[in-house]
Amino acid sequence: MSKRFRGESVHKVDGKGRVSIPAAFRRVLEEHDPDYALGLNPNLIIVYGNINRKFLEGFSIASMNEVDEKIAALPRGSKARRMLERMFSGQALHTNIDETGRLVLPQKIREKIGIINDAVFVASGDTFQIWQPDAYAEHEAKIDLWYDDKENDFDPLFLLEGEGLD
Amino acid sequence: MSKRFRGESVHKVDGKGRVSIPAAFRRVLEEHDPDYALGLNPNLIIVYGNINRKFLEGFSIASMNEVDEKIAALPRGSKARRMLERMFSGQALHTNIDETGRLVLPQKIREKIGIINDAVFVASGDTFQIWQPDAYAEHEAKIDLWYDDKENDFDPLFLLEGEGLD
DNA sequence: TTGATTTCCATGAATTCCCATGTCATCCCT
DNA sequence: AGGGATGACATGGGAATTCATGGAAATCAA
Repeated sequence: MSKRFRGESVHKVDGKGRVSIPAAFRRVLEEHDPDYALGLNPNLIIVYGNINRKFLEGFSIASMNEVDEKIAALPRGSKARRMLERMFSGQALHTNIDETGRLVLPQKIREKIGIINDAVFVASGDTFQIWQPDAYAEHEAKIDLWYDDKENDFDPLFLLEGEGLD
Repeated sequence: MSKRFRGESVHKVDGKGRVSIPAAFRRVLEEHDPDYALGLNPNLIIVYGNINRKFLEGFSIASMNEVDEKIAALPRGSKARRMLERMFSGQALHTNIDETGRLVLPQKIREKIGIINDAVFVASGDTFQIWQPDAYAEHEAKIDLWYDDKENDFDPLFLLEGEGLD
C-alpha cells in the first residue's frame, strides 16, 4: 500500500466552483493515476452519493479501479451490486485537477452538500472527503462525543484489536 | 479497464425525439467506438428490451461487442441464447450521436418508457440508462428506503466485504 | 404530397482555458 | 546573518469554447 492522504485544510470556492485541492493530496492523486505523466493533470473521481451523505468523497483512479473491480465481482443483479453501482457510477463524477491545482465542483454538487464559499478537505485513508465547514464541525463534534464515553487515556489503536466498538 | 460512464443528469426531449446526451458520456462513447475518428460522430446501441424493462440501456460499440461474443459462445439453439439474441439483436437499435451531441429516440421507443419532455441519463458501469423522470424517481425512492435502515454514516463500501446485505 | 426524418443554422448559459497577483517558504550569494 | 531571488501555492478575472436546446429548411419514404 503506497502513499495515502493525510491532513485536513480549508480552501476557498469561487463563483465558478473552482477550489484548490491541498498540494499534498495532488501528489497522491498523481501517483495513483496510471495515465498521469509529468506536465499532465491527474484524474480523480468524486462520489457525491445519495441524500443521506453530507460530504463528497474523492477517489484516486487506482482506488476507484479497485472498487470497480470488486463491484464487478459481485453477482449481477444482486442487491449489493445494484446499490454500489448506483453510488459509484450514477452518483459520481470523473474529473481532473487543472494546471493551477484546482478542481471544479459543478453547481449541482456544491448545492447538494451546501458548499458556498469554503470547503474543508479531510484525508481518510486512500480517499479524502470534502465538507461544507459547518457540517464538518458538527460531524467532528459527534466524534468527540464518542470519545467522551471512553477513558481519558483511551488509545484509539485499541480498536485495531477488533474490540471497543459496538 | 478504461473510462466508464459516471454521473446522472436530466435533458430535454423535443417533439422530434432529439435529446442531448451528457457530454461526459459522449467522451466514453467516442473512446469505445473503434470506428470513431475526430470530427465523426460516435455510434452506440440502445437496447429497449422487453415489456418489463422501464428504462433504455445504452451500450458503447465496444461493450456491445463483448456482449455479442459472450452470447455467441452459448450453445446454438439454447433457450438462453435465443432469449439474449432477441433482446440484444431484435430489441435494440444501432444509432449514433449527431454533430450537436444529440441522439434521436424514435417515437415507438419513447412511448415504450413513457418519455415526453425530459429524460434522465444515469451511468451504470460500462453502460448507461435512460429513464422517464417519474419512473426514475420511483426507482430511486426504493433504493433510498433501503438506506434508511442503515446507520447515518453507513458506508456502502462495507457491502464490498460481502456483509450487510440480506 | 404529407408526415416524418435528417441537416443546417442560431443562441444563451455553463464550462474551460489562459493569464495575473499576492503570499509564503526555501535557496543562495555575499 | 541579511536581502534578495526563486519557485510552489492559493486565488482571481476575463476571454474563448463547449454545451444544451430551439427552430427552419431540406430530404425521404410511402
